Amino acid sequence: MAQIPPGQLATYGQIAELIGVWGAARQVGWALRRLPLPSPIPWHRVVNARGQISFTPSREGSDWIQRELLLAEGIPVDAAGRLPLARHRWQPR
DNA sequence: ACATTGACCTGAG
DNA sequence: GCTCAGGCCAATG
Repeated sequence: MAQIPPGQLATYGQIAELIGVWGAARQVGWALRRLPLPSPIPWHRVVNARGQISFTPSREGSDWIQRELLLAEGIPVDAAGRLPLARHRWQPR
């Protein structure tokens, strides 16, 4: 995830595929859940395949922090957490 | 050892 | 756009 350039987005499935484990998207989510909050890695550039932030009570507000961080990078996010994934999709190489 | 639970994905209607 | 069903795999009870 540290390779994701600023202003670009990746999906959970994309990360899983990148590390060679197809279908491990949930474990990517698990890994993010146990991250310390502030973290040196750009966890906020990871969203789900539907192009929106994954809101859930178990995050206890970190989802809203994510929204702010994305806005700070110039990515528009509406109140529902939806964002233009198609335009900011990161192409790994 | 079994069952449930997720910051999820894909494909078929 | 939408819902539904099936899959994935680590952690937790």
